[in-house]
Amino acid sequence: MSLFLSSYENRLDTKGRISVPASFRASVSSEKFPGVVLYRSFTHNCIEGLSMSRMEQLASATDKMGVFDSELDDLSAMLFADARPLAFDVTGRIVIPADLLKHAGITDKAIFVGRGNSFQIWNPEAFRAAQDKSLDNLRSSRPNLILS
Amino acid sequence: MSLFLSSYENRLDTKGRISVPASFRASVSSEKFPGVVLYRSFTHNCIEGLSMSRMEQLASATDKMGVFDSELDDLSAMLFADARPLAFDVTGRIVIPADLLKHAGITDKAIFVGRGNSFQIWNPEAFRAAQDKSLDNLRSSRPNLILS
DNA sequence: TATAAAACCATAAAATACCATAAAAAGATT
DNA sequence: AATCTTTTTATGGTATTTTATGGTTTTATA
Repeated sequence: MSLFLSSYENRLDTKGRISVPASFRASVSSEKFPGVVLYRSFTHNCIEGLSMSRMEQLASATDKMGVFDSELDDLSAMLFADARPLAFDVTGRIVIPADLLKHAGITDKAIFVGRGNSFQIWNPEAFRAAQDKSLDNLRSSRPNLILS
Repeated sequence: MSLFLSSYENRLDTKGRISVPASFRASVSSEKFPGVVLYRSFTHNCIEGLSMSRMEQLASATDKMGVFDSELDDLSAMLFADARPLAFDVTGRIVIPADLLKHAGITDKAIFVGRGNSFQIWNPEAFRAAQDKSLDNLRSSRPNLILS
């Protein structure tokens, strides 16, 4: 699976359909399941997105941790219970469930945001506000990112 | 991946296309993705450039850090959301997105500047001004470069 | 049978592939 | 060392494809 990169703002039609960006579709094109898995973000007012294979990867990761790690158990319980597999239609669109849209405050427009091995879906204005905040945080904390 | 070295000034056409210097293309020629990844520099008015493999390296680094590291969250939010994968066309050109050009103040000419494991793209005049300033700083501070 | 969900069809705009050529660099030949 | 030849690189313009988006029809479901 190739990375989810960049951001793409698309619009929802009257039926709630929205195009998944072509580049994101390409990222999962080699997978068995022709679509994505969405769930409510635990930390932000946005929707988290993954490929099905990454979901399976998470499942085996929780397996390795053992059944007696209660925190991880809670986390994975939330995750798997909440996860919605959504297949692309012929033109590459999905219908995002109403409760997810509500959680992210999305009405007529949404922005798909690359996060490397995953992606997010935001209300465009909310996303830009969050980005500005992230940039402020970064500038004040001056983290050392070693790229080499 | 071999290093990005030297500087090359090329011109943009009306469609925003520009030739990536042949030597930079050679630097990524052994990669799966035939192109480069660009994003807005956080610190300068220029565009940063990387190979896709370096981007993947970053993605796996963020994976290892875990999901609840907020500082890393801010950083990867900025980086992956902003990163543009750009494939070369048959003649070795890319089209630089308009917002990146704007951020770097690039109109008709741009200079590709080698930075070892990465590179930058600048407005030629802005780059020369920045170089002069860097030289001044170096002369006054006389830093020790340890090569060993 | 009413209603929601899925499949199907159409199209403008944007992105990308294709073709042609000028300029530059590298290599070969006196 | 200077000239000629070949190859690579940069650049310009046009044609084709892909993508996002809207609407309609058919199929499943309560």
